Amino acid sequence: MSLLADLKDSGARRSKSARKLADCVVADPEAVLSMSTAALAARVSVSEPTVNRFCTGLGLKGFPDFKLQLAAELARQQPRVAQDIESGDSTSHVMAKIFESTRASLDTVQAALDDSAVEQAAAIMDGARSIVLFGLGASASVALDAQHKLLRFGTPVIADTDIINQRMITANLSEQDCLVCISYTGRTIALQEAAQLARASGATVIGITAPGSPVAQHSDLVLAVACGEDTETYTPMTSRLAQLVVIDVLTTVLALRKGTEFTDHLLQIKQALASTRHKQ
Amino acid sequence: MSLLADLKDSGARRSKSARKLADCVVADPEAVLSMSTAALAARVSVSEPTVNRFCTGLGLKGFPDFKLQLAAELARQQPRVAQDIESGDSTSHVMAKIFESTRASLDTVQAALDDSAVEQAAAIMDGARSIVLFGLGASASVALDAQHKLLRFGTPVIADTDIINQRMITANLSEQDCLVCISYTGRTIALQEAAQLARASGATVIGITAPGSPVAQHSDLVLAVACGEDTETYTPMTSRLAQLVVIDVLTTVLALRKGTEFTDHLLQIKQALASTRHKQ
DNA sequence: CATAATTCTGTAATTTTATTACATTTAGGG
DNA sequence: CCCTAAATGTAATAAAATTACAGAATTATG
Repeated sequence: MSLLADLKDSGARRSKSARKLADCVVADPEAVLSMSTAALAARVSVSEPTVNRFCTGLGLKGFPDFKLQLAAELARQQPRVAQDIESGDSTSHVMAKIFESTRASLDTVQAALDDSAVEQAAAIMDGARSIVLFGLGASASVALDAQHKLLRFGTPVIADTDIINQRMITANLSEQDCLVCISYTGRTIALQEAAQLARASGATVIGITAPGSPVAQHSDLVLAVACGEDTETYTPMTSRLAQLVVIDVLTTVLALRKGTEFTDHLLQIKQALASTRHKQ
Repeated sequence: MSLLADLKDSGARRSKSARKLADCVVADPEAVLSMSTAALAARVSVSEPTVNRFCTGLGLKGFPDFKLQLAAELARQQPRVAQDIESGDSTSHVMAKIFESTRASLDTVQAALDDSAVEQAAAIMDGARSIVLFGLGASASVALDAQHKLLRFGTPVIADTDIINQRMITANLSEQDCLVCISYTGRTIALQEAAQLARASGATVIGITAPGSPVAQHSDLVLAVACGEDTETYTPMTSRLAQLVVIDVLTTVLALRKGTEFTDHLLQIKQALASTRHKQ
């Protein structure tokens, strides 16, 4: 279990000094790394052995070990930084930066994504008669990907990336249907109109988009995917990765809701695909 | 600068004992974390002060500080582990696991992706008269995404996910064209045939696929995307994320090759898109 | 409400660990 | 081959962490 999370846990049974120590560490973990037992003891007005007992009480070998664990944990949770790519960079350099920036955007999305919104979205999709997915531009491929994943659940799924088709599909929606609008900026006019129309016809609209955007405003439920704009010329487009992970989360939570009924579907699908593949 | 990379650097000017110490740390960094100066000194047969001087020589405060830095670095580079999702998991738990697994698959892809292959692929695409992208199933959305990104370069790009269309397109390829085949397993028969036909007509085939697979065997150049099969029921499909990052890398390297000529294109594209969006 | 039992905390002593000071050796340059 | 400078080791010192024990606080129980 994670050290800092453990210390933050206010429910844990802890003595008065242990509490003081935990609070101090949580308040400024970095600072603790450069302290000795004596320094930390003085900081929270306890004796040195108390600091040591605090560490051993946590299941560690002692104060130095505690600092080591803390350093490791801080390093681990330290958010990655998106790195701008410059024209002089070597290929391996570029690769490293792209991977790092991708990780950074994962961090951002993870921080912004709300559990309960995901849960609600899964509930809506679980109850829906059919699921429709719209996306344009970079989000078009995300919509198709989502369709591919949702096909495994048995519920009818339509993904379309043609605004004329989208209009036609929207016109046929009813209260039992669910429309998922995918847009990074949330400012695509065609998509916002689709959301508006769908809602007018009673369908539930889920937006995978920037919170507060026009598309978000016309959605019943928003899954916030907010990373910074892709301003730099050479920045990889992290937006669709973010959206895809959200799709992953959504479909997995949905799969768990569906439970066993869905495992059978999977088997059928695997058999249907078998003949399209080389044996080995 | 990174500590371990620094120590690995055999070019660095270093005294005999410093070299011994560096080697020992590089050989088993974890072990060093639980050693005292005395223990480490004994291990490499040097005196305790030498160990200390080694640390200060690295610009650190002393041996404890060295251990702290080392612990932090090990934590940072320790590969993430894909975590299986179980039916009892809470939504927030599921989310955390998916993000962690996604990071893990990024690690895998990064380790497997070869610089020089990327460079060659970029060179081929840079010189191509037109670029054609094929993918089926989960890789279909990846092909479309790649198309979306490559459209920024001015070179004609076709992405198709229909096997009949793919046949027709393949028939028209010539020596100056480049076909990119995207397949996670590399065992999709239709795609392997497309690669075969394209090569017969003289086009250069780049495979973004599993090394050694049928599709790879019919490719002129392979960008290896090998992560383990998605066996577990609830495992998110990390394959397409891996492929997408490879696309990111490829297009970015391509952008750098194209240099300034391509910045103008970007401006034109931005203007073309402006009217499809809400102002704010 | 008192008192016993237990847990927590601090003082002081001890041990371990890291660092400094200085002497010696070793390696490189003329 | 000698001189210089850097590198290493020995011994001493300082710092830090841990242990042992005793007193205080808290909790449970009659």
